[in-house]
Amino acid sequence: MPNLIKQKNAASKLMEFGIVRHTVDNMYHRNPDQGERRFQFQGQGKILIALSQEDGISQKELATKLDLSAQSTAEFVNKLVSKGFVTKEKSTIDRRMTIIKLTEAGRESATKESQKIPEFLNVLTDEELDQFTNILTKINSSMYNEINENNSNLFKKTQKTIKEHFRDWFM
Amino acid sequence: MPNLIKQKNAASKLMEFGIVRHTVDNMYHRNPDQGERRFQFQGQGKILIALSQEDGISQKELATKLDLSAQSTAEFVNKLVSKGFVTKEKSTIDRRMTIIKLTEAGRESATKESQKIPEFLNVLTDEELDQFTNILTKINSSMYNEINENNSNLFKKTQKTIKEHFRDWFM
DNA sequence: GGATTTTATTCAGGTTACCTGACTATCTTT
DNA sequence: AAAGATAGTCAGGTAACCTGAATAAAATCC
Repeated sequence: MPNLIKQKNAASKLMEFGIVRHTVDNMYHRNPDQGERRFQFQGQGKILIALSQEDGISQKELATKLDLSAQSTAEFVNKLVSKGFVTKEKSTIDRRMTIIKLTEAGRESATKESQKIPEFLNVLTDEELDQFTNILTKINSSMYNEINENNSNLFKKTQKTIKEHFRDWFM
Repeated sequence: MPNLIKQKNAASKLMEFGIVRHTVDNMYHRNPDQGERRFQFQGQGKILIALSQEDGISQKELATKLDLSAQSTAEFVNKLVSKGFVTKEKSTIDRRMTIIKLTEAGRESATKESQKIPEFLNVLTDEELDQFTNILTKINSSMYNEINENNSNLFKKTQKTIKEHFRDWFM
């Protein structure tokens, strides 16, 4: 049973981290001229990321992969189409399906967004980076367990997405 | 200059952490019967937290404190009123102002939400908890710098909120 | 092989967290 | 008292989601 005080310390720092990070995100969000917005794994960004892993899949597959409703997926895809980041075309094999493909601009945006290293990691020493990585690995697997206990289907999807997402991360 | 590989490792774990945590949050969000939703420092929750630190302040003060527009603040307050978590009353000193107060239910909800320790911290040893706390402290101050460079006013507000928020954390 | 069911997508409408603009009521300053 | 500044409201908008109902195409059933 770990020390409760230490747990509370860590918990408060972690919550602070969440709040401050959120603040920083909003800051960039509100000043899009200065820096770019940070990557967030949601909405249109989610679609872009999924497509950069596996391009030319159907809307349904996207929805399943990302655990989104078909309707939300359609919405995000349509927004990306008007931004010129993806294209939609009817499948010739099964004309119910719509195949979504990244455009050049979309691909660029996806890779640029997802492979960014947050600046704040610059303040950590090599030793701290290792510690941080180890700790996060433990925390992440604990959360995976939590997901798995609750909804093993969601667990599988999440793991798959993460695995695919980080497959290209190094190289 | 820290090792780039180590940075990438840490960055990917951190991004994974964000994604998985988001997944867990949504999981609880979609099954509100099972567990409670996790704390998030936004919207109505933000108001509740601020009030639990300083009850009976005006809507304007809330907005300033939380760096929200007056209109958003009004919206959240009204939603909380209909949930019976806060009350609104016209100030007698300055009848332009509306004083917002927590009800018993509101206070309960606020403290319950904010003082929760995430389960995943249970998997860390005492040593890891210390390491994690140190690392997060460094990261947080780095982000404060980033905020300060961009918008020193926002920086002050954020620091103040955080300070007040965590003042009661260890009671 | 025509009727039924399933599947992929769309449309309409709803929620929460935000925002900006325009307007009212009240207080302060000149 | 007139002009200005403040606190708050109303209307309307965006992004990320969701559910329900409708449509079109494919698959399955008898």
